[in-house]
Amino acid sequence: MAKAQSDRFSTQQQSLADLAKALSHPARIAILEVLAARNVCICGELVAEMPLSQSTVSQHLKVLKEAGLVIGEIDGPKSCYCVDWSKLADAQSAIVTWFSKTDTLKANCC
Amino acid sequence: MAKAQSDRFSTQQQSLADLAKALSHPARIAILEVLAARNVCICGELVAEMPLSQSTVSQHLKVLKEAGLVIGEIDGPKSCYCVDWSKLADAQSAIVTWFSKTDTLKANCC
DNA sequence: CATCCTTATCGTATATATACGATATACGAT
DNA sequence: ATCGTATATCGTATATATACGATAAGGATG
Repeated sequence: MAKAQSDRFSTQQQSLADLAKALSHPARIAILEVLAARNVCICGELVAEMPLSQSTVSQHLKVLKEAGLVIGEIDGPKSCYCVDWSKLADAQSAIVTWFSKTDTLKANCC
Repeated sequence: MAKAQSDRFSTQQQSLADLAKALSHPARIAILEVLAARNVCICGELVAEMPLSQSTVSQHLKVLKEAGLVIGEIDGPKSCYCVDWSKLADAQSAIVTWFSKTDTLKANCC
C-alpha cells in the first residue's frame, strides 16, 4: 500500500512531507526516543513505557515502519523493533538539505 | 486557539511533533519554497504558482502562520507573506538537536 | 494438543485534515 | 458611494488519523 502521490507536487516535496508526517505525532517521537535509548530492541516494554494502549502503540509502530524509520523483526512470539539508523540519517540529511536550500534563497522581506 | 497539549507527552515531544505536522503536507513545503525564493512577499502570486484553489492555499498559509514559520501582513487589499527566518532557524535547530540527541543514544540492535 | 503470552489486525467511534465553492471583508480606484 | 480586486473565512463533503477494546495469529510451554 504505497502512497498515492498526487502528482500535484514534486517527489521531493512529497517525500519530505511524508517524512514530516511520520514525525508529526508526539507518540511517534517518543517511540523513536525509547527505541534509540535502549540497547536492546523491545516491544512489550515499549508499550509499558507509553501512555497508550497496546493496539495504539502497534499502530504508531506501523506508521514508523512504513516510513522506514524503524525496523521490525518477528522473533518468536515477540516482535523486536529498532531504529533504522541509516534511514534516520538519510532523513536528517534530507531535512538539513532542505533547510539549507531554503536558507540560500533567503531574501528581503515585508 | 492554542494547541490542546494532551499532557501525555513532554512539551518537547509535542512541539517537535507540531513542527513536523506543519511541514507534513507537500503544499506547505511548496509554499515555503516559493516564499523563500521570492525576494518580495507575495500572495496572489503564491496562489498562481500552486495547483490549488485560493481558499485552500489560504488555509495552508494559516497553518504555517499558526506554526510561526510564516509571517503575514495585511498590506492594503493584498496580504504580504514571508518566511519568518528566525523561526525557521529555530525549527531547524530543534530538529537537528533532536536528531543529534537521538543519535547519541545509538546502540546495538536486533 | 491445550494453554498462555505477545503482537498484529479488525471494528468502530471520534477528531482532524484537506479541498473547494461561495461568501464576507477590506481596501483602492473611479 | 460604487465597483473591482485581493484575501480570509464559512459551509460542507470527503478522507485520513487517532484511540481503544476485542479478536486473531503465531509461537512457546506444559
